[in-house]
Amino acid sequence: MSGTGEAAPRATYRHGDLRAALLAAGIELARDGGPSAVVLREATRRAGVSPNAAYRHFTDRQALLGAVSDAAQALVADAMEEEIRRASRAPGDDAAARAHARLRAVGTGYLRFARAEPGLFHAAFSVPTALGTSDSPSKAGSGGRTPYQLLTDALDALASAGELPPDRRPHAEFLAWSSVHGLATLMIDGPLRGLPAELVAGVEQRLLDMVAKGL
Amino acid sequence: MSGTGEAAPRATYRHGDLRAALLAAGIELARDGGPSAVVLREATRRAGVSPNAAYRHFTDRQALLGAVSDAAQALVADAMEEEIRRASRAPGDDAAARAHARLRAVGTGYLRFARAEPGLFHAAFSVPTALGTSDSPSKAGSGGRTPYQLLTDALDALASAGELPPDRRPHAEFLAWSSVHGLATLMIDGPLRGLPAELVAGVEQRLLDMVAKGL
DNA sequence: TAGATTTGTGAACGGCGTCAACATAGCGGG
DNA sequence: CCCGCTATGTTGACGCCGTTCACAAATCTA
Repeated sequence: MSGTGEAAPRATYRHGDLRAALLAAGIELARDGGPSAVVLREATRRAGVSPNAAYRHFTDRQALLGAVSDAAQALVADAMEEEIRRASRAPGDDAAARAHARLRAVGTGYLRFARAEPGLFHAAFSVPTALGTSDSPSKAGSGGRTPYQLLTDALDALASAGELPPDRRPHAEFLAWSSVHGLATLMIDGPLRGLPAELVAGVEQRLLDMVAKGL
Repeated sequence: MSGTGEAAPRATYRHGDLRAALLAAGIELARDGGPSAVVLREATRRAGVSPNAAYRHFTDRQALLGAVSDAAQALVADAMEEEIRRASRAPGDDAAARAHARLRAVGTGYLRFARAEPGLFHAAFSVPTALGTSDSPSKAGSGGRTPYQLLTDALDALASAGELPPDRRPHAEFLAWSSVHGLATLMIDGPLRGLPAELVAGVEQRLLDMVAKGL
């Protein structure tokens, strides 16, 4: 029954790059609808292929979701790096100020992405993956670094600049990450969802202040 | 438990209190499995009733999930209040120290509950509800206060004790909540899931330190 | 060129949420 | 005391989902 009805029928029996097509469809589904909207059958439908074809490229729906999650994390990394670039264009004060600006940029990028792409953000970080895989290249943005690595780098720089005592450096990423991640999730699908837009920026700034001051 | 026949057919045509039975089943399902495990058909099965009977008491699966979420928040409130009691049993230093201990207890209760009941925790706060309903009595614990109210109270006390400058009091709940909530979610179903047990307590303490210091 | 391997298809199964039509229990009013 | 009304539960069906199995076509390789 394939062919006439749905999307344009393929010329060849083989698809060409079905895996990539399914992943792209999955990303699109996650973009509007979050992880639960990543539906195998719909992804295959968009790729113009029968439902079972997906199983030649992903063992599971879960596996597809994992690939979507990785891709979403790469986009988060891109957002962070863009924010870092923006921050570093500012006139260079001393090293300490620059280190603080960089950490803040990391957080800002994270929050900006969550606001701009709530579905993808949710897909990126609510799919269970071990911390050990946080450095996996599949999660890296175009700069080659993952979100977790960008955070770690920023904290290292902060420590190097003497703005973070060495005894407080270990696991500092957990503290910073938690705060920013919590705000992001509360704002996009938690009880803070309806927060008036003019409050959002202020709360975000204050949160980043709190982290910088309390770390 | 009056006549809780799981598979046993009911004696009477009427169930008695089906709404409560469905809610109880839903809570149990959420407890092991999180919100996505709250399945209408399974809840009715456990109540010994046909699937559609649920629609006499909940308009939707979503409505049942909402009720489960409220119940879970009430349990969070209980965990917080217990921690507050524990903290207030300590010899009373000055008012400032007691205010700090109380805020810390609120956070500790939240984190303890998340660790002890990850499924219910997830159900409590990842079901979208507006901030305006955070004071709804359906979310209150046995002490009559919701988690959000307990946090607000603790921050008020901190401000009264002069430990939080008045200009930083507004919206401070968002900052504190975000940090603790973020750590909880990252630890129970995020990338921090596998965190070694001996690290957990330390990270939690440091996070609470950070909040107290940075607020 | 023939056989092996990869990749996509078709049909089917059980589970889900939900709707529509029906049936009974138990109440209040005549 | 009966009668009908409403609240509550049942049966059956629909369309969606993920997943499995057996099969067919395309491509690779020997």
